[in-house]
Amino acid sequence: MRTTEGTGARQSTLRSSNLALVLRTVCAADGPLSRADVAVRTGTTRATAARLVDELVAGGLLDEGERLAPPRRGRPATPLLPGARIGALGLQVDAGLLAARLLDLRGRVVAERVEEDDLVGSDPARTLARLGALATDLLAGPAGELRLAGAGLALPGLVDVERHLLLRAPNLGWSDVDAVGLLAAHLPDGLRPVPGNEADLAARTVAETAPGRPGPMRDFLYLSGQIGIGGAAVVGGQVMTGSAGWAGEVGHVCVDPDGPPCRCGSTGCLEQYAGRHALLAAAGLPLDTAPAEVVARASAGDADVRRALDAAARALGVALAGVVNVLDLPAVVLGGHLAALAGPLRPPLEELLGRRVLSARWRRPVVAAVTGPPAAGATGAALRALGDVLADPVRRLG
Amino acid sequence: MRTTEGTGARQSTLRSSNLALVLRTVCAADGPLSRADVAVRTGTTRATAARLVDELVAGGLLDEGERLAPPRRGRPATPLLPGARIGALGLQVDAGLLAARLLDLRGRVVAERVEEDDLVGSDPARTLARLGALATDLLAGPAGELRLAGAGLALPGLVDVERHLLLRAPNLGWSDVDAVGLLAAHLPDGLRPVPGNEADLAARTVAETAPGRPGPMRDFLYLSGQIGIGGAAVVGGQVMTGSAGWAGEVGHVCVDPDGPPCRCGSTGCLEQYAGRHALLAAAGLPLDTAPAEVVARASAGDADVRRALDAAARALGVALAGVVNVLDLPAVVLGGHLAALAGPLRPPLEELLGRRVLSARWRRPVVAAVTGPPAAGATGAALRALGDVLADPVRRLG
DNA sequence: GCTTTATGTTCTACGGAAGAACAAAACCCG
DNA sequence: CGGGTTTTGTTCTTCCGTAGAACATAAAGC
Repeated sequence: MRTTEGTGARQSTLRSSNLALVLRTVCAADGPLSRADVAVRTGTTRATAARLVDELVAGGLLDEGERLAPPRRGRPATPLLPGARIGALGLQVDAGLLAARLLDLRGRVVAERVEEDDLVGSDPARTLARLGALATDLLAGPAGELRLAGAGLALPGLVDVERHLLLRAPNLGWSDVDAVGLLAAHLPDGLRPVPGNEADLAARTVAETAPGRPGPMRDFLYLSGQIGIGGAAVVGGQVMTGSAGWAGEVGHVCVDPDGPPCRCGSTGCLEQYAGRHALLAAAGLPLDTAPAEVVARASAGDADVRRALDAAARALGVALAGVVNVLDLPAVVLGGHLAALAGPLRPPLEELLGRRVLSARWRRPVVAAVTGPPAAGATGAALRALGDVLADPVRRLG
Repeated sequence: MRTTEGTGARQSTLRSSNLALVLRTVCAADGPLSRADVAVRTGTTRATAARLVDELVAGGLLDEGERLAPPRRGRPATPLLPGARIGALGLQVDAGLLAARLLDLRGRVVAERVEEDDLVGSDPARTLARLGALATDLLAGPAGELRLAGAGLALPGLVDVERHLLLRAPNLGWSDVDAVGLLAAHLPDGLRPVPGNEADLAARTVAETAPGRPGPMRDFLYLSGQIGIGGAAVVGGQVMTGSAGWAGEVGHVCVDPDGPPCRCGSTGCLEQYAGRHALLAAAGLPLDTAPAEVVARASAGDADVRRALDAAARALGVALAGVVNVLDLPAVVLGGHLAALAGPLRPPLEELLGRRVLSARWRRPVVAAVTGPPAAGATGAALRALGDVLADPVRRLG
């Protein structure tokens, strides 16, 4: 992808840059802002801020709220909020579910459909047709009011971000699938979702609590525990996708070169110790055991389960310490089934990171867990589409 | 480090942004450009381009060359080049040398001093005083003509980029040293070099052949083989420094959790297999053996040396595959003593990466070697200072 | 010597932000 | 209850930087 030489900035560049700034400022704020607030936060004059806000309001990107009289002196402010009628569709296919979720620019879930099902080894065309029907159904509902800014599709595997193809999704058993094309055929008119890796998109929901609103952590390594282990590095609030979009494959970092073989063709991958299937197999439990059950057995003193958890923690410690050493990240966030196992995993993991991370003496890495609603990838896919609107609001203003 | 909300763009922002664009454009070009070339490449009009160029020429950031009549029709162009009188000082302390190098905005080495010496376990104050004297001497020479834009200092260890302190340099045996303060006392007036990690800065010399001029590779993992192993990930031409500046510690990625203990307190670090001392010890050779000698013995059939090289390649393969899986980098660049060993190391390393990197089926990672002049860190430190000028030329224009 | 071609300069027009003045809508207080 | 205070939002002028067009310049081609 050759990066353009960069083009000269003209007056209109100034305007669009400032429109984006104003929109981002309102989105990033904790509560509604007035035009005067926007002026202060952007460092512009009230005149300029008002002009920009008016333009965004006219385009529906910002809403003026009811001016509820505040207990303050002075003329009451007109509260500004991100436009509630701008929305985006987030879709997700996973080994265990199909999900469609509609978010508005305020980050609220307008509508959603989640269908749990075992999709391992399923037929891509049939599964994607089901997802398309789900999404079409969703859009026919209360979503009719929304202006769709775009759609995204979270996939559990290697996605070619240039050509928009799913190269390989080991957990689904899919290879070289034109997921977008198969899906788009079952979506309204010209809606083509942008595909992305599930872990990358789920990580985005941690970095961003709503479109343009930064979450509590801006630099961390996200781990998405599925059947395997996906991951994403977030630096400065941005998900690192890598030069081809294949970054974050933490699950295949080698923990022990002499370890067990992995589906990927390598040996001793992290996934073979801390992936859900591997962990349950090592613990001698059926593969559909719930994480809570695992934790319960461990605290009840089941030696096999404890040994399996311990091995998983050790493997995670070795692999993540390497990643943290290379990327200098202050935190590791456990998601997916790993979040549910955070109780027993966290203490040994933090201890290992403290020992194996070179800079731990100056800043000890923190391990956190996020347990949000299911199908975080769908939310992230919608956030991504809405992020495009924030990055270039002029395109939406027509 | 709380990132600022971003400030509104005004007319002057436009001007400084375009000045930077014009300067970058001239620096990035292969040969001299005319004002008309600049207009085309920046997408501005000739009028605007000329105005911006004039301003940069007046400030010394661009030079007008002699208009040597080209064999073309039309009015002959005035060739533009990066300002030859803007320079920056790059300094480096390493286990084996002290270096001071002066670069101009065209990327030419104006003057340099390199002193080889064994500095392991040396006294920081004395060593930095020596480097200060070296630099002062250098600046008194033909450099008098140059306007110094800044200085940088490459250090072989963990540098706190916020407080500008050297936290730990294992190869030197230094800990918690105020390298900048100690050095600045022996430099002309208010010159305070900005410290940085040696590998990060050396990687910059690969990403950038001259200030603002992109090198052949824009995404790669750089390995700086010293006594230990430093590293830096370059993404989109930018060196990833991480949230605290501690990124790139590839040398302490774990290759085998049951491996030999490392100085860092961990076990089985890459450094213990592929670091210079570790490799020579494993080969049964004295620690000051030259890399060429190692290669010679290996091709002569010395079994011990071959085994050591093989173990190093295996360790590199395991560790680098992990990094490449996480960062999605298309290439690995060997620098330092590893570059000299590239002959025997490359084939097994590429084979291992092809097997252990998840995306290798779609894009096989490439292994390259760079053998440039010594003390690449000093060059990188100067490039970094000159990069600051490119990023904000208005500050230089007064 | 005239035409052609490309570079560089000059001049006017336009768009967008700054800054100041003004209008609006509340509260506070005598 | 009416004027002062305070904060918000609007209007108007000024300034600045780029666009665009016309023009000047310096070469080669014929």
